[in-house]
Amino acid sequence: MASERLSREDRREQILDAAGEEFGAKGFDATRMDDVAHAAGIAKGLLYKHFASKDALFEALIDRQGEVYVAELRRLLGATDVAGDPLGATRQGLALWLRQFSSDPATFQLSDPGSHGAYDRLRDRMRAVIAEAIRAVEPTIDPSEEWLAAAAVQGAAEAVALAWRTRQAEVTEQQANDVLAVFCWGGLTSLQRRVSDVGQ
Amino acid sequence: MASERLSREDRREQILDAAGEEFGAKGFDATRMDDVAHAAGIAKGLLYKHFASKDALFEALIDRQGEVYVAELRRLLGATDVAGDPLGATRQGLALWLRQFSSDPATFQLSDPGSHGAYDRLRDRMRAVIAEAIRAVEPTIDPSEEWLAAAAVQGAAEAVALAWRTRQAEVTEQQANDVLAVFCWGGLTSLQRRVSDVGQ
DNA sequence: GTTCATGGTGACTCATGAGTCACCGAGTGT
DNA sequence: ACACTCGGTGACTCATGAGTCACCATGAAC
Repeated sequence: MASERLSREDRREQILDAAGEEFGAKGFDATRMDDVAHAAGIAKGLLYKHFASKDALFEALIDRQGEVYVAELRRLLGATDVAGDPLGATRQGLALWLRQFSSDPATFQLSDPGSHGAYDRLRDRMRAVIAEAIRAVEPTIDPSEEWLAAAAVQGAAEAVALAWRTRQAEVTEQQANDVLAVFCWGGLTSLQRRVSDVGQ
Repeated sequence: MASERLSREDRREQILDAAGEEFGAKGFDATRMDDVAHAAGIAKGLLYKHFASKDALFEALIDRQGEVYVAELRRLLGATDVAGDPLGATRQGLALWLRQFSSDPATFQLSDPGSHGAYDRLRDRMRAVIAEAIRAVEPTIDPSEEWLAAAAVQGAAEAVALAWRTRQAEVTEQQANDVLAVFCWGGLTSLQRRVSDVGQ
């Protein structure tokens, strides 16, 4: 088990990679620290030289992966004329999500792995970005409605991604993306059109 | 700890009630069998006279609660002219969901409690009912798209319900229901309108 | 070539919680 | 009064897995 010496930073990243594989495949609870250590090719003790606890490791992992996704989405939204072509922006944003999801099931099987606080934080961050995009299109929307709408979009995206993964044989990524984008887009415009009373 | 003698059936129901409270409040993993026993006012051993394992108990619980919801939803859809007033049907179905959710957080905090197989079965059953309703409105829809759409609706509903619960101070049930119904309805009609090519 | 910091080890401790089992006791039938 | 059934008990066993710690190894600095 020699596993040549690495610098602190390199080892840390490598542990996070291995943890991603393990947590992604089996979820938080079912993954033992020994599994992570074995996957990383190191002894368990070393894990604790880098992360104070299993929770800390998991949170660092989710945060790292979430950062990547949120950054990409934000970049995409920045580079796109959201207000000019909202349907296109919706489609691309959701395509990004599905791609991320299929290429890195590790961290993005949000529903599966249990009620870890880290997931809530990631969801919140994603919703904040979505809410931002919604506001770009419809600046006069009520803040709490904006939040609910963002939750709806994120929830639909998560559910469709999961459903798609379960039935990959029957459905293409294209199709999933298409349905998801049209659905969310239709939902959002429909909310936008409804300028009438909200019923208090 | 006398806890008067009950018939087998009554005790079973009572255990399920107590289990609902406990699992609902803390999730599957964080709930100990001792907690359930204590909540039911009985000794742990008795639990195992009724349920073979913690998993079996949990599954029985989810199945029971799911049955209630699915039955109510099905009844509602049966009594409503879905094809005639689809928006109304959507609104009512989702209102039912939110009501169930807030009155029985126990079983319906679907996302929180972790990747227990029982939840997947419940989600599947709900989606089947939703898919049925969708088909009633749009009989020519592609089966796999129907499934994705049902997943989207269910996912959005779950996410909005959870988001609403987190921020109950700022958002009324009315408002949540309204946003959710309009969003889902808009999404579905938008899917319906798109008779064009799906891109393979 | 000795020392020291730091990367690395893996057998161990220890808390936890699922599941068991030998036993208790109230009702019921004879 | 006896025995038999069955609801009920709770101290116990036992596997599991997080976290620890005394120790080893390597390379750089002096």
